[in-house]
Amino acid sequence: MNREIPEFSLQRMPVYLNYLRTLPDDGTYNYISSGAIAQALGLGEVLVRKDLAYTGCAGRPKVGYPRAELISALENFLCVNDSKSAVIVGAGGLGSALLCYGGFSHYGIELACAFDNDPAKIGTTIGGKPVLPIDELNEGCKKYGATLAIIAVPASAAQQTAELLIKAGIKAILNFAPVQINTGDEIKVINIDVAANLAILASML
Amino acid sequence: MNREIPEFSLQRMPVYLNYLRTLPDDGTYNYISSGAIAQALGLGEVLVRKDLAYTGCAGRPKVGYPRAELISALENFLCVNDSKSAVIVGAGGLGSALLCYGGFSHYGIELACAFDNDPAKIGTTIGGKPVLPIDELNEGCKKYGATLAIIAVPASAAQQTAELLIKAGIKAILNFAPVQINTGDEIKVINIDVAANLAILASML
DNA sequence: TAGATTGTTAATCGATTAACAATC
DNA sequence: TAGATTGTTAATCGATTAACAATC
Repeated sequence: MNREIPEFSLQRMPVYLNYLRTLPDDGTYNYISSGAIAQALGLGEVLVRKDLAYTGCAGRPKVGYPRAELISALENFLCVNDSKSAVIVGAGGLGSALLCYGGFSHYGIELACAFDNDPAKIGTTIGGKPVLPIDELNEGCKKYGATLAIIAVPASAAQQTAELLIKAGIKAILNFAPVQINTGDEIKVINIDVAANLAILASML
Repeated sequence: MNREIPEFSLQRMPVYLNYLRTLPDDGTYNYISSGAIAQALGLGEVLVRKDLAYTGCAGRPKVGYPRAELISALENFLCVNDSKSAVIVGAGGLGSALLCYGGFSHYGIELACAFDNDPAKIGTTIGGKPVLPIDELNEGCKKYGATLAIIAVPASAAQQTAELLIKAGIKAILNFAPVQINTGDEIKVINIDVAANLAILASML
């Protein structure tokens, strides 16, 4: 009863979860209203109620939403408790930074390993994760049961990388290369182009 | 005549520019049709024509858009030729990776320096850019004439960092901290939460 | 009870797509 | 000329907001 959630509502789910998790546990926020959430996040309060309705967590008139339950419902919605493995292709600056970043675990995602073609990196560990040769991408993904991947290679290698990942059974890709990657429709892709975002900001001034 | 461009069209502008720049210069692509662009980028062709109309570059029926002119028009639209300075706060993994990344220059943006509070980093250079102490954020931003900033600090320090940046005259912020930062309406903010994006992908499976 | 807050239905708004006339 | 492609106007679609009834 929830998979027809609008794209934009889905994108806000982690924002709600993040926010609710940061609230102090001292009892002040056992219940929180849609209005309070809306204000904290700069959203409309009706929008917040609509979004939260997708989680199945019911709010109580006059008191708001029980925070603990709401967090659980969001975690459930985002499948935080099924642990999932992700791999990174490209152990350059960005790839290394992500390997060292601990934030993925908040969403039940484990970064299993990285792949690179630089002999100086292969065999080392970064952030405690092994760097494997690109040649082992297929078996590496399978070994870890990875369904998610992050592409952090130069633009020129992105398409080819995507194809390898898809062959290895990856179902969703976060692409940091500033180029459109071509995949079948069954593969989910989100593109993040940091420089483009900064350019957008600059042109809004 | 162009500042009422829809938000979503603006977001696609760097994508068009990127794509057109990657085409070979061998004369094959002196003209390119909206249909060809649309197909390459997975967009509708009418949408492409509407977006490109904002740049002021006219296409020619039967031949398409002159590529060189279109690139110039996009560069112009995105103000690539006015050079702008950006600073990074937080020279951790992500901050360092961005300091080493050369892609900002394609949009006329120069990363001037980074700020950090780690004595081991202060005084060093990363990617050829100096790492200055947070105490010097205000004078550093002014010295470089920076109007753009990237927040790459832990979530707990993000709000405070944003306030320092705004005091230092920064007008637009790219925020990598997974937390909502509160700024006045005149400050433009784009949030990028990498872990949240991976979580969204995971929940789409 | 009165008041605050939820949840739902209808209206609005903005973005995308479809239809089609204009043009080279 | 005929055909391909642009550019524009109208229709559709989806997301957000407004209005309001339900509820504790």
